[in-house]
Amino acid sequence: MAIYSIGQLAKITSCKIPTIRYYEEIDILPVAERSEGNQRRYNDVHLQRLNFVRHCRALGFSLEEIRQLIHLQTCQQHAPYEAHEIANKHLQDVLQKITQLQLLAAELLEVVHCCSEGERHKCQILNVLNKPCANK
Amino acid sequence: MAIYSIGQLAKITSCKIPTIRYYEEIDILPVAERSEGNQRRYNDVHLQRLNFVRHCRALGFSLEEIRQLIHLQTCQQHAPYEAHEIANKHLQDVLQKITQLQLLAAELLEVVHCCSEGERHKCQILNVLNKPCANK
DNA sequence: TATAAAACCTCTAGTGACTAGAGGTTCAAG
DNA sequence: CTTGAACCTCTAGTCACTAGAGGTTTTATA
Repeated sequence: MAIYSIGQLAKITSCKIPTIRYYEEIDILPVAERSEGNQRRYNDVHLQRLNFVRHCRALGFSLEEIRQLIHLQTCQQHAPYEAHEIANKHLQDVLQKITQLQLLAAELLEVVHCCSEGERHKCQILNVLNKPCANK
Repeated sequence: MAIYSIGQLAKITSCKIPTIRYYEEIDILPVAERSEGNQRRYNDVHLQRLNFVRHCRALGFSLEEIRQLIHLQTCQQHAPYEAHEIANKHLQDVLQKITQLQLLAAELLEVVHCCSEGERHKCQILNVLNKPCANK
């Protein structure tokens, strides 16, 4: 089984070194073995876990959600249902965010278009954004 | 012109009271007048600005970006071309954000649907998340 | 007009998810 | 054996708030 220094692990996973140490500190990564001189030594279990965490983070899961998913990994019993629930809830959040941003993009597009017609002095960007939030 | 206490302003804008004070502290809101007894008194200028800020925040702009947009407003009469450029850049940012979120949603959808066919006991959700990040 | 309760004030500290820097130690190549 | 890269711990900073303590002002009612 391969053994990695923190720098090697960082390179493989594209995760910064302080972030790896931070994950260990908050029990997202299992505590690493140490060398004679007290430097961290990782194995493939750490590598797999870190890939999992970074993938989840890239998908926008919070570390708390990731902690739940990790827990579900280790106790397989009812894991799929709950994991499905977490992922589905997150998906709904993302879809909602997309809808909101599309509304804004439409607004901005209108503004930019109107401004490019040679009437930039009438730019309405702030007026458009002045009204209260549409959603919620 | 109407005058509001911080509590009234909070209610109208659905913005929490400490957040309003925070915005004043970091110069996102103009400093409020004070009553005899040192309590903040707001007017419609503050109301308008706060609505603007909350709208932008709801749409994912950072406070720094909002600061720029505010600056853009006061500048636009004097530098319409520059203002247009800034507005357009913001539009591009938003479009890019939408693209990223759509990629993310597609992947989440895949994750969620891997076990939606009534066979959740075979759910691959946790395995799917083990592979390294797809994008970047 | 007195009082009580609601609303306000400032200040400090905490959140999540890192990131940066100081100052010191260990490892590996030549 | 030396030197420089990589590592160590610890503290503090980032963003955008949020919570709580402890005290003051405003306002509604008796």
